[in-house]
Amino acid sequence: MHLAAEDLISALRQSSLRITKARRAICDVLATSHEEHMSAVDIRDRARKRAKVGIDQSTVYRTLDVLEDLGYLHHVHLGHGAGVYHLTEESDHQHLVCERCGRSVEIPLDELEPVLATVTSRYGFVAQGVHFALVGLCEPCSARSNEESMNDPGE
Amino acid sequence: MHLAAEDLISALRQSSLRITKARRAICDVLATSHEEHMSAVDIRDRARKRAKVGIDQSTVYRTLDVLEDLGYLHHVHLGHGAGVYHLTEESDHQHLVCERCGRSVEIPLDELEPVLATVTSRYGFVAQGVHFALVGLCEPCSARSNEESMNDPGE
DNA sequence: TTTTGTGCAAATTGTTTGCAACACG
DNA sequence: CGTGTTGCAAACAATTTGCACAAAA
Repeated sequence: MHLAAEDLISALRQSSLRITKARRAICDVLATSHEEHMSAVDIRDRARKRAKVGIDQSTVYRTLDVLEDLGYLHHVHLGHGAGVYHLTEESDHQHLVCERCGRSVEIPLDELEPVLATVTSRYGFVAQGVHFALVGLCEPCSARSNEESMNDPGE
Repeated sequence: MHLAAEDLISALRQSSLRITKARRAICDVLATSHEEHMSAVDIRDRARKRAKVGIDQSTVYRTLDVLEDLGYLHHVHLGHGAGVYHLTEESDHQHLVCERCGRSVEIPLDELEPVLATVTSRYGFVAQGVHFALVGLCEPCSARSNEESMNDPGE
């Protein structure tokens, strides 16, 4: 099993940070939403439901910051909108984001290993899987795009 | 040689769009700033100097939109800040952005070809090189990071 | 002269910050 | 109790939009 809310909570405790209702709820949301792409607003909404008290957006950002500093969380800006958050532990996949329809697919990180290794050996650059997205066209969109270019000879 | 400002201008003309001072200046900036990562604000500032008249930020965004629609331009959100713009033609490279120091390195797209091919064949996903960035740690930062973890046994 | 494009100001969205009241430890 | 946290409101940054006026074609 993956990280549980308590793991995050005790991480906070270990850093002598305080355990509050808001934080508990946020950790809960993060721990129970594996593999989802949640924005800070999504997280706030779910945390509110769980905590059954108002939780301010700024509190959410602050808590996410803390967890990110502790290394338990990462966030990425997939498209052009809000960033999405992931528990670090669960980021064993990579995102393929379709720039036409916005859908996103996940692929296991292993797929990318070869290039990442090349990049590291050649440029000394250590890529962090979680932290980027491949943008392009998903299958249906790319198919549609091909059809179009058939009757549209060269720009 | 690469795309010249006139190429962009005539593309506009061909779409029966109007050639204005602002657009001319913006095209000029784009065409003469190969390989640079310019934000919309950078572009506005340079365009103003060239045109020697005030050009509004919204005008810049609108013009960039037009050029992007015509397929001459792309933009990416590298880090968490403003997006950066590139003439499509010149985007034969990929960005490695260091999340610690913010520096960014470019690598030729060929480096990535193998994975991109795999991704396409396996998921039908056509990645667009220009449109994403690899985030990670550059050599110096990653070296520093290793040192740290030597005398810092497990969190 | 008829569109189309521009500047300006105001709206939006995502995120950050200052500060007084509050609650965890 | 004392310091870390919260909510709220206000500040910010990036981008978008409405509209009357200016300027291409």
